[in-house]
Amino acid sequence: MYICPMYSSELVKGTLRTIILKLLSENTKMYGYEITQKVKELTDDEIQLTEGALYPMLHKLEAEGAVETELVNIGKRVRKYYRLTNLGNEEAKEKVSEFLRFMDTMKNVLNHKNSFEPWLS
Amino acid sequence: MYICPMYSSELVKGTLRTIILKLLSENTKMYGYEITQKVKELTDDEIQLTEGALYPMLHKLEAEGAVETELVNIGKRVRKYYRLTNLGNEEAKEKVSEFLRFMDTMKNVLNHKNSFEPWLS
DNA sequence: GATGAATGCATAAGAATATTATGTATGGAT
DNA sequence: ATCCATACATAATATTCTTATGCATTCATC
Repeated sequence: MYICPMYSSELVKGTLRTIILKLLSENTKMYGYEITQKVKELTDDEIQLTEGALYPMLHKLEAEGAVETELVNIGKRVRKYYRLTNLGNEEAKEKVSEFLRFMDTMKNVLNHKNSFEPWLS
Repeated sequence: MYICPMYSSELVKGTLRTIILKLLSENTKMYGYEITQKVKELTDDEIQLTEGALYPMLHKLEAEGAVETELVNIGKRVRKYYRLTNLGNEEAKEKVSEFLRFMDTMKNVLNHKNSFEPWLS
């Protein structure tokens, strides 16, 4: 988990909660490690969640009532599954919608017409 | 400057540096207050930079050599203009390009095909 | 000519969130 | 036997932001 990420970390900041909620909204239940792997897969290794950020956020979501947990024994190991509550499902919709809107807004700043930007394809 | 922003603040986090560099890359020189107003204008009031975040970031960019400053007297007030150095101009391109790439990556996570999302248009 | 809003800078205390580092343990492959 | 992947967790630290505050000028308006 200590591999250099493709993006400077500051960009990924603030999106962790949204990412988790979104993934849980389409998978009924997931466990922490599974989430990290799914994000790696979906982003072609460009976003790699760190455990030190992921687990505290999952615990926080649980404390807030956005997710519920279920412990499952896998051999001698205990796997902790998370699933969205109704509250969490509502928040997932809001967060995703808000992020997409935010991206549109940012385009107005970064794609601004009054400049020549050869790096924008 | 203490007006409730449209976006939950965590999303805007991590984009301040990119926003400043981008605006300076198309305006030759700008001062702090002008940047806040330009962002408000470009985002239709949806992103409102706070002074407590803006000024420290400008000072940091200067300390890093990404921007240079020029003090200009306006009546009895002193206005502090910032302009990009060559280094800052390079970073501006990188940051904008990186952010656009990041948005594409996030779409793969948030727009993921395996779900029904009526709120996406 | 007083008063408030806008302009314009700055910093400090605290909160939030991430990185980095570490710890523990199981399971599979070489 | 050793290494890597799986799987959880927490603590110290760093970064970055919010909130609050301070100072001062300029302009409108009452």
